[in-house]
Amino acid sequence: MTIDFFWHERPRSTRGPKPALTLDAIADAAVTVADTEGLAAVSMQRVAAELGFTKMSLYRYLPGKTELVALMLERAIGAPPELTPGEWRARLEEWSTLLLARYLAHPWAVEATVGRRPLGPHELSWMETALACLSGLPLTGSERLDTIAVLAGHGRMLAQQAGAMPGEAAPDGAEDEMVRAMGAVLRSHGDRFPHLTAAIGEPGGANQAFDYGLARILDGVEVLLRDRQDQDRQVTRADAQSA
Amino acid sequence: MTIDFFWHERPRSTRGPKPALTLDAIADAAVTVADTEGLAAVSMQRVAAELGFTKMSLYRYLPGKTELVALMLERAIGAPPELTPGEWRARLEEWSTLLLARYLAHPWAVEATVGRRPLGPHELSWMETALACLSGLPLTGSERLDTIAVLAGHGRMLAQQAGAMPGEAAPDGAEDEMVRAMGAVLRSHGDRFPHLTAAIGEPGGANQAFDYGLARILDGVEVLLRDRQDQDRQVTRADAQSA
DNA sequence: GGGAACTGTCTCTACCGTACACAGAGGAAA
DNA sequence: TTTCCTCTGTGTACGGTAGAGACAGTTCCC
Repeated sequence: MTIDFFWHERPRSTRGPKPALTLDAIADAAVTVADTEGLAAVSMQRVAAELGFTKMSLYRYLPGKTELVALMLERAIGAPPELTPGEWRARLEEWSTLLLARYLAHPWAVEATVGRRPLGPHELSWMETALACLSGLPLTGSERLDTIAVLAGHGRMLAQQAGAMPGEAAPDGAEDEMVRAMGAVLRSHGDRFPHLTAAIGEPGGANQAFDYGLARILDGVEVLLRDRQDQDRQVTRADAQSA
Repeated sequence: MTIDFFWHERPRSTRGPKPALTLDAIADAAVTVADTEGLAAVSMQRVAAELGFTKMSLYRYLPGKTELVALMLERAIGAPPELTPGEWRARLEEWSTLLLARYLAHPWAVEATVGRRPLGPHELSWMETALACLSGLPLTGSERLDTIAVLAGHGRMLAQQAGAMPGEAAPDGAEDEMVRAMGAVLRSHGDRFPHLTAAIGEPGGANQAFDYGLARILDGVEVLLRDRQDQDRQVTRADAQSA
């Protein structure tokens, strides 16, 4: 079972030849391959070759590729950081930004986190860290979870489209061509998409997408908190009045 | 090139035997397979078999699998709806909800929209529809684009984790087991994740995640708009004073 | 009717994940 | 020290994938 893999201690019996590899070494090699050539390039063969072994030897350490990817992900995301003390909003901003940085450092991580899958220790720790920021605020458990889900989702979305941005990191010029091709499409079919053409054509202020979305989401949370506090105050006043 | 596939009219020469298939039929078959067995089950072989042909015959219609998936996506997402007239916020709410519904109807669509890829006509039309809602508001082009990106990202995120939710749609009981296993992990390692354990353990109010996030995001946009309007009013007042 | 163009199929290559059997290594027990 | 037993890494094999290229048959244009 994939999920046991992270949490269950694997006892090492002392009999027989000593393993030449470690899970960490395998995960590192796989992460290196993914970082440089993309997640699609990560195959048992490729990773084993990177280590100088045959692909079947990896199965002595891992039940299958699913577990390898899960391991890569845990290693790429890493443990959550210590956030600087302060207001909940500043802390969540820091948390989101740092999470985005991890995703940007390993763009394949977005691809690796689609679909139903068990969460690893580091992933849960990131959640825990974010939830701690909301501690003490008048939000229900679901609202706390949903809040950090929205924030994490925003970061993931941005990391995903970061590769397609006309930024500095242009791997092999392929993206550039895609952007150029989409531009050509808009030029020739622009009449069907007037608002889109106008919005894209408008100059300035690109690459602010993450900060913009983050600010809107946190503004929204702030509105909710203010509403709750107003409500509390009214209730308190009513209580005082009825007393 | 994948991108030409949607926009470039393919001229049909009248010579030779008439094609037995159509792109629509192929896309429909592929969508059916994906809907019932997941995106992983969509292979050239499988789709061709569904139509009673060999896989190589599909390559007479499609350059490759990339184009097939792009075609499936366009078909699954479909054309954007006519939104009911009204305030921008209500319209964007409707837009987001309808987009989520499309994703929920074809959960594999989330998986199919990861990574760098060209957008199809329907996808651009959805963007256009959302941007039209923001028309006339004091937002820059980038802000408009970022706004709908956040909304779309939120819907996608929710559609993704909808499959993992302990809801009604429990395909083959596997999800149930994963949720159960994660619960077991939290029970045995809960001390490492106190806030998480508390938030999950808190009763009530599940399955509101989409509405919650949507409300927060739109609240945030509303705050920005109010700020802009206040600013405008101040500027106007200052102009009047200086005049 | 003949040539040209297009159809669907067949064969082939190069991968992928992984099940299984097996020779050798090396500590534990005799 | 010798035997045994377990664990290691590897070789082979199987069914799957995407796709290239050659091929025979069909159908229209000249």
